[in-house]
Amino acid sequence: MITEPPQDNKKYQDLVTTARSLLFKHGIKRVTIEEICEKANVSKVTFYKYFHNKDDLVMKIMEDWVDDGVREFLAIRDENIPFMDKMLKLIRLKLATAQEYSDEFIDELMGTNENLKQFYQSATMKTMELVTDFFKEAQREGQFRKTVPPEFYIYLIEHISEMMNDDKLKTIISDPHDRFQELMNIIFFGFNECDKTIEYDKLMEG
Amino acid sequence: MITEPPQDNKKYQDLVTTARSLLFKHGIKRVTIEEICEKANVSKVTFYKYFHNKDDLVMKIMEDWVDDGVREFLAIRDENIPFMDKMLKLIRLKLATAQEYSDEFIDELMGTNENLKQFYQSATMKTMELVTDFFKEAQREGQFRKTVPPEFYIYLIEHISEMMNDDKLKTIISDPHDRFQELMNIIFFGFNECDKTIEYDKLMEG
DNA sequence: ATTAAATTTAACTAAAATCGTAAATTATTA
DNA sequence: TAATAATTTACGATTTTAGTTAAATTTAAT
Repeated sequence: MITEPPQDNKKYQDLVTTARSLLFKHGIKRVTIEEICEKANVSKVTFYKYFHNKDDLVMKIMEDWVDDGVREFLAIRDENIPFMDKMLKLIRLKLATAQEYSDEFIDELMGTNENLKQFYQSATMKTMELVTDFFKEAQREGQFRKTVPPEFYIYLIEHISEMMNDDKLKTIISDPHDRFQELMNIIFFGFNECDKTIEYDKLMEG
Repeated sequence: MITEPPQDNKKYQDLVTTARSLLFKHGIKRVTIEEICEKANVSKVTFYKYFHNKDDLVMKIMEDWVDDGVREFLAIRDENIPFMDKMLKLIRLKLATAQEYSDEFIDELMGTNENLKQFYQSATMKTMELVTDFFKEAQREGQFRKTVPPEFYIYLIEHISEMMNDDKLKTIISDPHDRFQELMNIIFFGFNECDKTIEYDKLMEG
């Protein structure tokens, strides 16, 4: 029988945070319940008090993770700053979260358990809608040219983190700072001439 | 019976390179022989033709790795460029190789098998001597002030990669490029005033 | 085309790792 | 102090992995 809901329980939280970092780094199958328990200084029996099995644990981690992501998105969306700054913060958010987990983790999420797969897909869908609405609103306000499908902007943001870590691009622009600058210039100005002195980093402070 | 020496064998090389990337990323115990074989498209029987067991494989990977490292060091040492440029290249080399493997891998190397542990320690020792000699020579030539123990320079170089990835330092200097610049300034000038326009990256080209 | 070598497939056993649970222990509260 | 809740220890059942072997298949060389 599973004890619910132990959100403020010390042992429970230790298990979740320990598991999160291990699973995000190595994926699901490489990490055993016993390892999580050891690193979290919690006995296995206590684990089974709070979780049915590993997939159940992963599910709860994912729920937390998605909730956090949505909350951070909404916080940026509702800030009282220029649209351009919001865009940058969203891209930084995407880059930061993309570095948290490995591809392996997402692959396993999709490859093994049906529940987890469905949860992840519906969460992705929900987030997509949220961000799409944000871009549609921005278009109505004239922040973007209206001929661009908002889904394409999402696609771009999704792929910036990929491009930032792409080995081929790394050989072309080795410095991460410069690489980010160039990617931003493409996003905001395409191949047209643009004000090359923009330091996108500087817009992020605060 | 183990077949020797199959350096130019395709399957052998596939096993070694596949294993290397898996082991460096996840450590030894998380990776199974069967996984290595699958990813390398080599059957288990062929694996046992070339290696006694996992530790034997790791040993051969380490040997290659150490040899490569020494070769790259010597190449830099013997280049016909200013000493300062050599220093920078060595630091870059250290940074690059440090990113290849995870701490987990080294920990397991020291924690489990006695042979591997000894091999790694003696290899480290040998490398230390090599680098120490380089610095002593540089001191004789007046490249460094003679009051600094060469071992301390090695210690510094060893720790630059650590500092580059240190979370606390990341919050202080978030941009990797800037962080590297500042670390280089400390190494070369200490807290004294220095020519702040030096772009260490630029010295690396070629 | 024939032979020899390299590789794979498919089984199998022993050992080790992992899961999940019942009973014992410790901490907490009434 | 007695009752209850939280946690651990210790253990059997299950699964995974390591390491071998025999026979079939592919590859390369003669």
